[in-house]
Amino acid sequence: MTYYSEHAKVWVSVDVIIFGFEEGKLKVLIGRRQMDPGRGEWSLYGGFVAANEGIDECAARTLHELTGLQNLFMRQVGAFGAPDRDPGERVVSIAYYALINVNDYDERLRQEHGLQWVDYYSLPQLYSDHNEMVRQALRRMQMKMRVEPIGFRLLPSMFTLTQLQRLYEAVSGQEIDKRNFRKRIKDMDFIEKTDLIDKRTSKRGAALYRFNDSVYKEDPTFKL
Amino acid sequence: MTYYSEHAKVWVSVDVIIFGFEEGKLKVLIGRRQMDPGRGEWSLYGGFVAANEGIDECAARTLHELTGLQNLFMRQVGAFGAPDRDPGERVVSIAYYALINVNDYDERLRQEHGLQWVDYYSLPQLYSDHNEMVRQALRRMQMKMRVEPIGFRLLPSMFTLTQLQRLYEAVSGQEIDKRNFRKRIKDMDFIEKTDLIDKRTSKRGAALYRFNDSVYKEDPTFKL
DNA sequence: TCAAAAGTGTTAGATTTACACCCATGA
DNA sequence: TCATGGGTGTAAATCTAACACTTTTGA
Repeated sequence: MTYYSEHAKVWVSVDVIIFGFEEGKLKVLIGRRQMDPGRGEWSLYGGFVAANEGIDECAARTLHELTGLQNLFMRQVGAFGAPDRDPGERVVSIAYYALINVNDYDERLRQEHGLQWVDYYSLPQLYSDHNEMVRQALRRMQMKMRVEPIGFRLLPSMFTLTQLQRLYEAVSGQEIDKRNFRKRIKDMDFIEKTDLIDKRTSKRGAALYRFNDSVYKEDPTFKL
Repeated sequence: MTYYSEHAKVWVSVDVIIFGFEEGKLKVLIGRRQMDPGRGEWSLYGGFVAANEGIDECAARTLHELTGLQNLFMRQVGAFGAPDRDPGERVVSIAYYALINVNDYDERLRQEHGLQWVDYYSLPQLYSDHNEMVRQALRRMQMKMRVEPIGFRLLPSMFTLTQLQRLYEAVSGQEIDKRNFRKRIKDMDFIEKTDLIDKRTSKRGAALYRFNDSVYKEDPTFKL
């Protein structure tokens, strides 16, 4: 049990970038840091990796603690380990991003943790290197979204094509042609039209669609 | 100095996946592990992150220690932190990949470290989760190679178009049409034809090309 | 009746892919 | 002289991008 004892040990933590989509905007969940150093600064939510806990496990636990939700889409962004990144101690932190449907998120839990949804493009300065983590997380998500149908994770289980388009526009940061977008979506068998109509956003009403994961798994190709 | 003292500390190490290109094949530099646990197993080269050392710094140092070379192309792959990934202790490891030109690598240093170039497709079982690290590193490199001209880092400063094509084929794992490939290369102003001829691989001789980084920087777009 | 969002096809241009022969040279 | 790797262009097919009007309905 003393194989590596001549080497230094450090703290390892996990920080999660939680993306949401609301009012046509891409949002990030941030809060005021509750511990020293940096108490009171805007910050991502995070936690320390326990002695016998895997880092993915730790990220999943942190995420669950925060949202009460399980099986969220989550991916590692990378490790951040500049020697002075944390003003208090030497901490190497591993960033993860996760996608949640804002409506699934219990408002009470959000308030209990003192968290807020902030527009990606209006983020304040965050603790330590958290702004950089968020930037890199978005880049990862953008890449992933081109090749895997993960956008649905940010939407209710039923959604309109306009909502979906706004989502892709918000994430990619560029406008998409409506007709071209709908053409591409209609080629994807795993996006199914339901016979329900959403009347909330227009008088005419828009058809509601649903992502069918088992159809996707039969032919898991995706290209937007 | 005791902000996080209730949390566990762990060892953090860095493992480097060093890619090379030789005889038309993509190679990885591996060696026999020199310490317990796992002494004698095939392994990536790595090292522990020191108390006041950034992780990128640590990777660069490890790489320099190993090759004697500086300013190599190097990128992080990600953090690996399953609780039992190291059979001896709890170690979170951060994988990096680097590209080197095999000819720049001092043969003596290689032997001193007991390292060998092994074809990517013939890798033996490696220590711990190192095989997975290598797989992920290759995927990263493949992605990167589509959008940035980093392949040159694996070649001598002058190379023939056939060599370059073989390189891209080896990395991507698929054949490329010769004429289409050369067409695309000739659209890139930063790949310059020299007036030298390489006669080593054919009687006729092949024109030698060179990557011109300052031309690239003027218009840094790349798409293979 | 009109404002507001939903819904729908076509065409030109750009990009990608497939494909086969001549060239130069040393052995 | 011939075997070997170097070098070159065109045409079909596919993909991408641009673009404007009609429909429905609640207020």
